[in-house]
This record gives sequence, structure tokens and C-alpha cells, in this order.
Amino acid sequence: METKDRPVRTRFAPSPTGYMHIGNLRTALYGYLFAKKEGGKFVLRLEDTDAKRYVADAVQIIYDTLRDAGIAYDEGPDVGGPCGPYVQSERAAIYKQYAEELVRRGGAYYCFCDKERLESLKDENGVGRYDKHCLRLSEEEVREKLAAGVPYVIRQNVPETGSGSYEDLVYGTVTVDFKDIEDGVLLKSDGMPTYNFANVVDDHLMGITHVIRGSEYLSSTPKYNLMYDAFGWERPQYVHLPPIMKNAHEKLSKRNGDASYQDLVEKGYVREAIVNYIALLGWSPKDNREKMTLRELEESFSLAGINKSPAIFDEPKLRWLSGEYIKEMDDEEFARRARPFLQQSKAYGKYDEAKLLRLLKTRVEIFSEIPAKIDFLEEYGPIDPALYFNKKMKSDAEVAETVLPLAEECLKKVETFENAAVYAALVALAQERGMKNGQVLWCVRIALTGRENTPGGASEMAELLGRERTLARLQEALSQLQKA
RNA sequence: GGCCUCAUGGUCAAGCGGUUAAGACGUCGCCCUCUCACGGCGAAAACCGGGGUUCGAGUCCCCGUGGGGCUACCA
Repeated sequence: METKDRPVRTRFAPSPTGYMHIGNLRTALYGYLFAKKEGGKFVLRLEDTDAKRYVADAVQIIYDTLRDAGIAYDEGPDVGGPCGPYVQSERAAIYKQYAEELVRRGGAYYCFCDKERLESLKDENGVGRYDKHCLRLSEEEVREKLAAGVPYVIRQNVPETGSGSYEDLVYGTVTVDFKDIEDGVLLKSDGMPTYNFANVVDDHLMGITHVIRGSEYLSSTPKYNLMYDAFGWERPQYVHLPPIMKNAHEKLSKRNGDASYQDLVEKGYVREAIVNYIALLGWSPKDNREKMTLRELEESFSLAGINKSPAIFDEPKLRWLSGEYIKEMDDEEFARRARPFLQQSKAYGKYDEAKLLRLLKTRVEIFSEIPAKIDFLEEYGPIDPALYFNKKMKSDAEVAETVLPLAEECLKKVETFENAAVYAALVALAQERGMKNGQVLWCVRIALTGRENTPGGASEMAELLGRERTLARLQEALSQLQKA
């Protein structure tokens, strides 16, 4: 049966060595989206064959991140499925059995060479290939060494001539000469398989039709194909993905301290926006839409839209997208998500929350901006006179000095101290005095908040603060100006 | 070093032999009952270089340059 006729099965196969990188998450996302789009299954498999790299909690982080991002897998370690176990360390016996079969089929061989001999094969630059020394061992010699308990590995037997090529669904034809491929270790001396072997065995056993993974495997794929062929298994389709970069030279990685999915969530980016954004890094839909929900992505995803070149992660654009999601939220949803960040502010609980949130909603792109946006309500100190300067409003500290006392008098008389009334009073004041509205409003806003940017205009800030504090702050601001 | 691979504005990214080379983010400007924003409108900004092929090349081929990857008993 041809791959294209089989029901689509994709997999995400991370190794639990730490946090979920954005690049990893995108690989998972594409595997998920492709499976959904094709009505197939998406499998999670843990590649933990390297005991040295094991990191506690990493497995849980993988589960949590995928769940949080909405990337649901049909089969996996914690959800089960017909092809388990889905954790490679629990499949050691399987790999050993297949490795031995590959030896019988001539695709691999036992190797007893020790570290010293291997080292001696390398040149001054540390490069050197294995010389197939143990391939020449007779069957009896191998049996004897095995019986004597000599440590061994099983190596792939790569032809010395010829070449292997395949059709990558993103990159097109990829060809590698076999002479450039080393007889790599398939089964380590600790009995565990290497990635190179385990991924082939598992992808076959788990019926994976489309292998979606990073482009670092582009040039090693021919050697995997050699194994599929030696076993007589059907090769899967390959979809290699370009990396996500932090800049033109470095890949995005946790090791460099770059943001992981969790970090971004903690920074207050809207989750859906993160998923949406990373979907767009390396892929674009036919219609070039940018803001898309997971469901919409599932609808429009196609391999044809995948790019070949690396994409640089651009936080400002993610920020914008996050803001778009926020503006679309209904008030209840916004309140629910914003509340944890609201609680980080000194102003929390002291003001009408609904009023605060209404002001914040169109002025915030990521939730973590919230505390700093409203801290002025509780923090009021010396005001830099330069803030009163605004070219367009024709305002400066001098203007403020005349405006502030007038505003104070004027606001004393406002009956109901709320936005519209305060606004009307201030505008009337400006007219009466032959000033521009902006001169009054700008100066009052600065005097009230001490900030150049605030989550609302002068009258809205006054309403939040209330009459008493508004008048007190106007007075304080004025005395500061007079001293200066 | 060898091999694989990539190359459109600052960033993402359309384009798939004939276009005034889209769009988005960011930047700047203007407008919005002359307050912060939201929003609207607009501007600046790109086909890495050199050879081919072709009536015609960002699009195809070759070389160069630059980037990324692989070259582990890591994945």
C-alpha cells in the first residue's frame, strides 16, 4: 500500500530535555494541523533514549504546553493508543530485536571497537569516519566476542558507493552520496537505540505516513531510507521544516535564554495569539490571512504554504497579534484573563474594576503591561516639567502654571464627578479663557498622572481618582511647578 | 574541511517567465466631536552579486558570496 493511500498519521517526537522551544512547538503544531486537515491522527512520542540528557519535569512541560496551546494528540504516553508504549525508553527490547534483524538482513553489523581505536581514526581536526573494521569479522568471531561479553554497538552498514535521494515535500529532491554517510551507531553499548535507529523503527511501527521535523534531518534522511529499504518497509513522506531564528545567525533556543512558550504566556501574551503567530513563521495560507484561530488554521493548513528559508521570530508582531485578540475578547473574557495581572498592581481592589478594564482593553497588547499602566493611581511623585510640553497642543510648563489653578477652581464646581461632566467642564473652561481644549486637557492629564501615556484622557483619569484626589493632585502639581 | 540546504523591504510574507513587485508588523506623517488610546488614510522601505537560457527573469540554469544544518554510543 502506498503512503498516500494510507490514512494520514503524523507524530511529534520531542526529547524531554528541558523546556518547549518555540521551534519545537511549531513542529508539533504543523504535525497536528496536517493530521487534522487530512482527517488523520496525530501521535505524541517521547524520545528519551539518552539518559544523560534527561531533565526532570520536562515530560510534564511537554504535556502542559501542548494542552495549553490546544494541540491535542490522539495517541501518546498519557492518553494511550494502539501503538504503545509511546516512550522510547520503554521500548528497548523492541529496538534490540529489530537491530538484530537488521544485522541478519545485512543492513547493520556488530562493532566491538573501543574508544581508543575510534579516536585513532580521527585526524587532527577531529574528523574521521569509521572504517568498517568490524564488518569484516566472521560470524564465529562475532559469536565468540558476544559470548565473552565484549561490549558492542550495532552499526548501520552504509554502502560505500552510490547515492540516496528522496522527495521532500517542502524542499524537493534531496540527494546524498553514500560515501558521505558514516556507519553510524544504531544500538548503543547500553542497549539503547540512537535517535537514528529508534525514529525509523517507531515511525514504521506506529504507522507514521508523514514525518514532519526540523531541517537538521534533511541530509541524514537518506540513511534512514536505507534502513526502511533493508527492512522492506515502505518509506514515509518527509516534510522538513526550516528553523525559527532569534536573529540572522542564531536559532531560537532555551539555551540562549530565549523565550519558551511558557515564558511568553507568563509575559502576558494571549495564548491563541502565540499559536497563531508561530503558525505563520514558515507558513502562510493561500489567502494570506494573518489572524486565524486554531480551527481556522486546521481548515487552511497545507504543505504547499510552507517556506524553505529560516524565519526570524519577531516579538513586536506577536505583540500586535496578541493585542488584536484582546480587542476581540468580550469584557468577561478579558476580565478573567487580565485579573492575575491586575492583582500585581498596587491599584488592585481600590478602583472600580469594570471601569479600569474598560479603559485598559484597547490600550494593552499583552497583559503584563497592565500593572505599569495603572500604577500611577497609587504612585504619585515629582512630575518632570518637560512632560507639560506638547508641540501640537501648544502646551508647556508655563501654560500648565496658568491652567492648573483654573482647572482646580473649575472642577470644584462640577456636580457629578464623572467623565462626561468633567470633560464638559474642562472644555468650557478652555473656551471661556480662549485656550485650546488640548492645552487644558493635556496639562490636567499630566498633572493628575505624571505620565506621558495613560489609559485614558484627562477626564477619565479624574473620574478614576475621584474629586478629592483630583483636586489634591492639581494643587500638588501646581506647587511643584511654582517651586521650579 | 566535506556534504546537505537556503537567499524578495528592518521583520514575516505573496509571487510560481510578461505585475506600477501584494499584504501584515514595525517606523514616520496626516485625520479622527483639537486629551491617552482605538480607528481611518497615506509615506518611506526589497528581488545578494555575476554570468547564461529566453522576445522577455524576482521567477529557469551555472558560478560566486552570505546564512543555516549535518559530519556524536545527542536528538
